[in-house]
Amino acid sequence: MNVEKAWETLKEHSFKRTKNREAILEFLAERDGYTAAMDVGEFLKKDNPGVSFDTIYRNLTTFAELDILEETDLNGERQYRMHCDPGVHHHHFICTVCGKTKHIPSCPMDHIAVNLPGVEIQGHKFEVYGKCPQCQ
Amino acid sequence: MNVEKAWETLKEHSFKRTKNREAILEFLAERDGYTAAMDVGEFLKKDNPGVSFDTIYRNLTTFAELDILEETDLNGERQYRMHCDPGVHHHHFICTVCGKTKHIPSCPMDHIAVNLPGVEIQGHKFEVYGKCPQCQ
DNA sequence: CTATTAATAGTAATGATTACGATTCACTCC
DNA sequence: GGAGTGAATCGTAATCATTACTATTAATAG
Repeated sequence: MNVEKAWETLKEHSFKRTKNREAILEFLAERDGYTAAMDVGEFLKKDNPGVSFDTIYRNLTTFAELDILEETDLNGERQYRMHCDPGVHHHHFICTVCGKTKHIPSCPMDHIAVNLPGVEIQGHKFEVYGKCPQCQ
Repeated sequence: MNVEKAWETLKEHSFKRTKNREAILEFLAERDGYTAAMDVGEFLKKDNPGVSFDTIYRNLTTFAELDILEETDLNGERQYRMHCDPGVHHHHFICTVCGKTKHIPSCPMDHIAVNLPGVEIQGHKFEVYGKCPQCQ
């Protein structure tokens, strides 16, 4: 997912093109890992010191719902990144220092006999944590 | 892990036997899934209405450090459960309604070729979410 | 250009968790 | 069993991330 595609999706859903949204998308497009909502906000303040929490969280949530961003909870904070390859299921290694990610192409649900009679499976989470080469 | 073993561990580390700790352990021993820290606190208040946050969180954190409890973050809340089988690595299905868990004996790290050259792996998280038979 | 409606700013409220000084209590040693 | 000592707790305030709300601003359609 890139900025252009993101705007296509937004237009399809009649979302307006605003400076804040442009800044969020451009910022996250540059990064190749997860970024905390608050850190996205910090970046927005450079161009727009008065940006409000409402704006930051509302847009990030909207983008995640539209599959423009991926979302995860990392030690109590909500973190976002550009959606890798929409429609293709995948997982991530996440650097606990810088948030940078690496793709893990396979999924445990395909490899493990998760034998759960009677339960209704709704989702799953698989993340590998550690330090990337740059952060060691 | 049961209450008795927990007390052995606590004694080994010179922790004192208090009413609050007894209540936490007995409460969690009865449950077979994850419980939010706040809900543990609610239970403590039945016997001890004035129990403080400090007491609740400090003890839960201590117990988790001693591997008496297992800990996870579930939609922004810290959740705890008795440690299943200390020393034996495992994962869980977690009911999103009641928090009840089911064991998943295998681990994705054994089955998936996580090909991550240069990274230092520190940990991983694998959880399956859904509704247990009782909550459907 | 104007209307209309979404988007935002500014700020207050919430909810979970952490922090801390003063007090109480569990355990040790006599 | 009773005093002494440090751990544990209480009561409460502070913090941090997130949510909520109202008045104002601005993006797009016509």
